[in-house]
Amino acid sequence: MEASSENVRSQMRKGVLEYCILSILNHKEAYASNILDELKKANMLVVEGTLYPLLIRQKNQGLLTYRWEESTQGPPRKYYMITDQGREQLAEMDAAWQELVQCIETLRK
Amino acid sequence: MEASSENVRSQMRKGVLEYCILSILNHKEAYASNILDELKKANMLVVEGTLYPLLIRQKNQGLLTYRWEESTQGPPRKYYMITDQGREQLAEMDAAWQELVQCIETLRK
DNA sequence: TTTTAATACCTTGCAATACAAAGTAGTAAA
DNA sequence: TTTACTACTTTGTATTGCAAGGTATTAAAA
Repeated sequence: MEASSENVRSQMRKGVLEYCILSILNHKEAYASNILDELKKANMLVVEGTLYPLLIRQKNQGLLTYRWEESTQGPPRKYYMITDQGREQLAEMDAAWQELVQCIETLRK
Repeated sequence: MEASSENVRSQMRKGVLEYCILSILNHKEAYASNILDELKKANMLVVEGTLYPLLIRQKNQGLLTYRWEESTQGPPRKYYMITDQGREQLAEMDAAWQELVQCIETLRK
């Protein structure tokens, strides 16, 4: 894929990544690699340097919590879980997303 | 609407505004106020300070051109038109948007 | 004539975001 | 003890959206 096309996609991702993270963690707790895998499966490519600060931001906002868990494969992992406040935010984002989809549909008529 | 909710929407708008502008100008040429009206009709609130730099950026990228036109109602207006390159970009953005919608659908299953 | 209002375009400074790149650290195998 | 793998973190940069304020033209009101 050419560079400009990737840039278009990167710009469009802005603002929906937080929505994606909350969506994923709404199903089950996960650590960073799990989340990256889920995003990859959904065809949403994200890199570590984007994800980690985002998880920390959402944790600081009270949308997520985490617990450490030992791993037999390497260093301990930070498993993130969504909070009640995170679920409220997710509902808010569902509404915002639906509105945005509607906006674009109107403009693309 | 509460502040946090507006912030969610503002963040999601990032990256799709350029798409909206090209969509609007794909139908007919327009000057800034026309475009703001169209966006408002589609429930996408944008302010002048956002729109003007964006139009200039897209013009500099070769996606738009403009011509001046006298007005009986005040100062002359800059009417923007989409270029062939702009239409190519619009097609690219259509694809990117459809992919993004599909991504979110997958994650929100 | 001068002032005011309306319209239109533009700029500046700030905050938030995504990303590339590099860094830190634990575990296990060579 | 060195290397490879995994995992988490930080730094610097570019882009974007927005609030706020500024410039300029025209026409109507004082």
